[in-house]
Amino acid sequence: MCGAVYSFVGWPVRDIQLEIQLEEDNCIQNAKQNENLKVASKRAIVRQSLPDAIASDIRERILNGELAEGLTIRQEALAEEYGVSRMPVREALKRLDAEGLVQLTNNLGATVTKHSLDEIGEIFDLRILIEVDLFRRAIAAMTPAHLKRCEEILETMETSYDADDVGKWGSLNFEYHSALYAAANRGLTNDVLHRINLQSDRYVRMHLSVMEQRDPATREHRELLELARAGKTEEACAQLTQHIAQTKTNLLKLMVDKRADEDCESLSR
Amino acid sequence: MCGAVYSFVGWPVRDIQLEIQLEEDNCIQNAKQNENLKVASKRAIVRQSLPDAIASDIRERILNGELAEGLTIRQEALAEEYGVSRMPVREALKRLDAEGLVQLTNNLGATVTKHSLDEIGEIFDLRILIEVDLFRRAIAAMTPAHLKRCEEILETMETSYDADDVGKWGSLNFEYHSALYAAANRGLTNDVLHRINLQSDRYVRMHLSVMEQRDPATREHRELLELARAGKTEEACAQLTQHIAQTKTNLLKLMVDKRADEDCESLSR
DNA sequence: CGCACAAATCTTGTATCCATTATCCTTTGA
DNA sequence: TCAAAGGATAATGGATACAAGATTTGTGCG
Repeated sequence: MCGAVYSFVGWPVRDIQLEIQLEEDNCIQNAKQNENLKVASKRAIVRQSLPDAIASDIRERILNGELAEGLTIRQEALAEEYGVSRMPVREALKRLDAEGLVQLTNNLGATVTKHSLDEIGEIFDLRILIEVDLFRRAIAAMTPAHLKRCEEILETMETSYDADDVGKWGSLNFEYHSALYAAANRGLTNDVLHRINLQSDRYVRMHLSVMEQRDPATREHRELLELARAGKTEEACAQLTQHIAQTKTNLLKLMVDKRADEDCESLSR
Repeated sequence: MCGAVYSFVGWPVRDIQLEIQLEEDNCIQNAKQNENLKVASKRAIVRQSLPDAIASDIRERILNGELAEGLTIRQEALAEEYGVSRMPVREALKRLDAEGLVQLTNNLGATVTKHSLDEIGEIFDLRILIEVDLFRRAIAAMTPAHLKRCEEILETMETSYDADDVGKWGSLNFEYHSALYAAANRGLTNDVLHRINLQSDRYVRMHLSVMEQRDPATREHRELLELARAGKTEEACAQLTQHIAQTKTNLLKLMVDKRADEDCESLSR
């Protein structure tokens, strides 16, 4: 991927998810003129700032695994790739640092954060803690509208199942979970959860990409919805706990092997 | 990790405080610089970057209430106050935005975050959720060393009780809670907790400053330690829940009044 | 008198330039 | 031959300059 032109797209204020269109391009122009690509959004569109656009793209590249753990990131290299000066890249990295995806050291630049296995476990334990609490609060307050929205996302997930786009699947997965808890009406908690998910996402993607089938997860997702619909709070929470814990177990198993391989490599190197 | 490094350390070569003090009157106390000497432990001194120094100071000013909720922050004004260019200030604001203390909007600059009463409630519910979990994990693993450290902090809190420095008290409070959970050995969770505490801190300070006596809180703190020492896990957790919930209740009561007053003012204005 | 449009001003955003710092490599001395 | 010191190089950090967006003010027309 050589160059990237960012196009301004509308996005709801708090929604971190956004889309950047990457194209091959090498002109270093002030690309601020292609903002006319308003993508079918009639809401109050807030244009995304350049640093945010870059941050989103780098974030995606990290989650993809394109920028591997422990890799040191050179501001200038990125700046040239995106055809902008180092300044927006710096701000983007600062943001990602705050999100915990990269680590900024004083005059040494940024490295992609690498979590220990213990920390990965922690992430999932936190998810269980927070998500179950949210779910419990949500179930009592769920309306048909909430259920309907969950249904819709679920169907999207099932149909885009074959797409094998782990990135898309990951964000859909969060969106679904988030929809399950929407009735709890806890924006701030959901934000915290989002940040935490961001950390686990990249490992989940590794998991997904080697997973033969996603049926169990999909089935569990539907079960969660049905239990919620039936108002079986405790069963639903237990199921949710099990669902996340299962992912944690599988993932950690995978990561142990992966890390072991990496250690071998680095030793033999 | 990301959120862990807040206090401390100056810049050996260029003394930032000196430059700042040259800008006479506006008593911008960089308290961090003074802690320079306490490093003692290792030579692994972490030099603080200028943006971090500024971020720490602005953070303190927000928590102090010096920069009130909803206030819009002008980059240039701050830059001039600190005697630096807008660049480090921008990065500092970016950081604070990520921490949730200010909100950055596209071409509109930064405003100090204002939480709704519901959100303040959420913050405390999150604290209960996470802290109780940590405490439960910690109690089983507590060693005499852990208990000793808790004791020390507790004593510091009791002696500095009369100081009436709510800022100091707030960070000591977090430090104590953190020490209680240290045995759980969950760095990442603790970081998340730190961020969340940062949000509640400024409201807690308001609470403290109007509170006649801190005896109940201090007593509860000691009780927590004793219960943990005795290994009474469930009682300890219940006590912790009650401790935080109590703060929440008192605080919300206070905030309801405060917000009501503010609304009156803004209406009559 | 009021509303609307335009210009001026203020504030933020981006680029470029210079200073500072870390790393690497070479050189010198033991 | 190895290690330490010093210099060269490349990357980051910060400042100034300039461009773009937002708000406010002023003027003209209905």
